[in-house]
Amino acid sequence: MVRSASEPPVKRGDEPQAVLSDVDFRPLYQQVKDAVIGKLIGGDWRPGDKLPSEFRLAAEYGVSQGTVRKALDELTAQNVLIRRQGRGTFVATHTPHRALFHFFHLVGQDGSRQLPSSRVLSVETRRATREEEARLELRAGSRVIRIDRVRDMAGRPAIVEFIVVAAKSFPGLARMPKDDLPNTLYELYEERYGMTIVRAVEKLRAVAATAREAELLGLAAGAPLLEIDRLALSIEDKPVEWRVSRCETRQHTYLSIVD
Amino acid sequence: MVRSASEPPVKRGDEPQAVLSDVDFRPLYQQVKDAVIGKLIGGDWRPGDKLPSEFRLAAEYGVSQGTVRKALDELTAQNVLIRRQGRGTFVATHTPHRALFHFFHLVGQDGSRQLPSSRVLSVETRRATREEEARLELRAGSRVIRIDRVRDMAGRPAIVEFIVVAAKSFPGLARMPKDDLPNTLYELYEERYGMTIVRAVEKLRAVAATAREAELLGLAAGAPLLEIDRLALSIEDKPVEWRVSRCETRQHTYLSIVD
DNA sequence: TTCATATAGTCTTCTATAAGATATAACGTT
DNA sequence: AACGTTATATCTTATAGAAGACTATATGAA
Repeated sequence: MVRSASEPPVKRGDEPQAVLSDVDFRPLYQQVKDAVIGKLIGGDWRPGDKLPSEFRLAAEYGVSQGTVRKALDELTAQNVLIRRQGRGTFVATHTPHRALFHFFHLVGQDGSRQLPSSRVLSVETRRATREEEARLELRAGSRVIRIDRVRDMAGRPAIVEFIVVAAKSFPGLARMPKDDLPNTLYELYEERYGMTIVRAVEKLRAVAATAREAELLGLAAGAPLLEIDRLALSIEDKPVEWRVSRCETRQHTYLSIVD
Repeated sequence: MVRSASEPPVKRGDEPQAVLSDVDFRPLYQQVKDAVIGKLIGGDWRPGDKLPSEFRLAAEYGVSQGTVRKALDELTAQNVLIRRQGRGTFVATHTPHRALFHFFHLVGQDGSRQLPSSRVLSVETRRATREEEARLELRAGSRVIRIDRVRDMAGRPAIVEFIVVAAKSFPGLARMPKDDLPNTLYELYEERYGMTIVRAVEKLRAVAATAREAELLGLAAGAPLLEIDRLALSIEDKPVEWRVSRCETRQHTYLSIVD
């Protein structure tokens, strides 16, 4: 079936509810993909939701099931959707498992993975610094929430980190009791604030521990630490969280698979 | 078309040259994919080669073009093949560009990428240590080639690294003049020895510079360095090269994109 | 009656095929 | 040299049937 501006799609038994643009000559599956992303951004479909079936979507957009399938396949490859034969297609969620295997890269020497526990040192709300404004793409004068915490791995303190998010996007977060903050924050962002992290850019450096960091981690001042500077992005590719972790890497290593 | 052990494929105008197994009930596109990988491993198709067209492959294996396409699509997603509409499908090669953007992760503070130059300190052939045997999955007593070198970025020494490969797999490599070793070794592995690196596992830690490393890099002894421990794997998923790089990260950072 | 176990039906995604559209390069003609 | 034609390649879309998963219903035994 060919779309064109001059010939609108032929009428069938049931008319498409939400037709695609008539002046868009990109491949149909691309248009469907964008439409689906739009639904996700708009919040019509939230994490964990079940999408309409391929056939239903095909009818809605006036394309065939195979075309919808190609669009959904690509989103599945990007970890935005999850599909199970016979069950349906679902919006991916931030389970602890996903947080552990996809977004947390510090593993034991033997490659074993475990989520660290965390102890919050402080939570504060204040005006953003220049650097915070730049990283989170905030307007000048915006307010941010900063969380400082220490994380244990295998029972010993291993990570000192701070986390910065825009206060506007996370109302009430700063008023939560320190001990109620979960140690997998991405789930919280998703469930309470509708912000899903789908991508992250991490920059790693080796640094020397400050006196305070050394004390918190039980090391000598100046000991080498692995610094992970992470910017977490939403599906709209907007920065949501800036986090800098400084990690002790005698017991653990950062694992990166390239292929 | 349904395959079964009892009913062999129907004869057509031109008979399939290399039929798929009759007792394999996995999806056809999977079988085609494995067949293609087999050709790559066997060296029938080498890096840069052009594959037969989708239709030709379909005829060979007795399946339809769309089925071949699905197999090739997956291999393209894995960066094993490269496809260009109207031109054909090609076996991916290790261009300097690919080495830079895919396998080299040290970037400038502003995100700019550049390949480092390299100065070889020494090349030696000797028996493998226990650790080298384990990493490269060698038999006890195997010989290895070890290359030590320093790499400059932006005109200043930034990386000290050693590289270990099995001597048996790279005959003559150790006898090359030190200054003739290219600084992108993966191209050399591919062109001269038919070993294509398609995957790598990197483990990162923060370490303190040894006296020798500090001298080579122009730093104070004990300065923090980023250690990258990389195992490079062939398409058969066999380890080909073990490399440990220690990097100065005041001017550069290791970039990792998670999605 | 109650509980467990088939079983059929229906809904889902998955696999396979075919046909036409589109991109590219080579060649021939003007 | 410029331009159109042709051959050949991948890309896009559509369709049909296979296979997995859940639900409602029927059946049989305790």
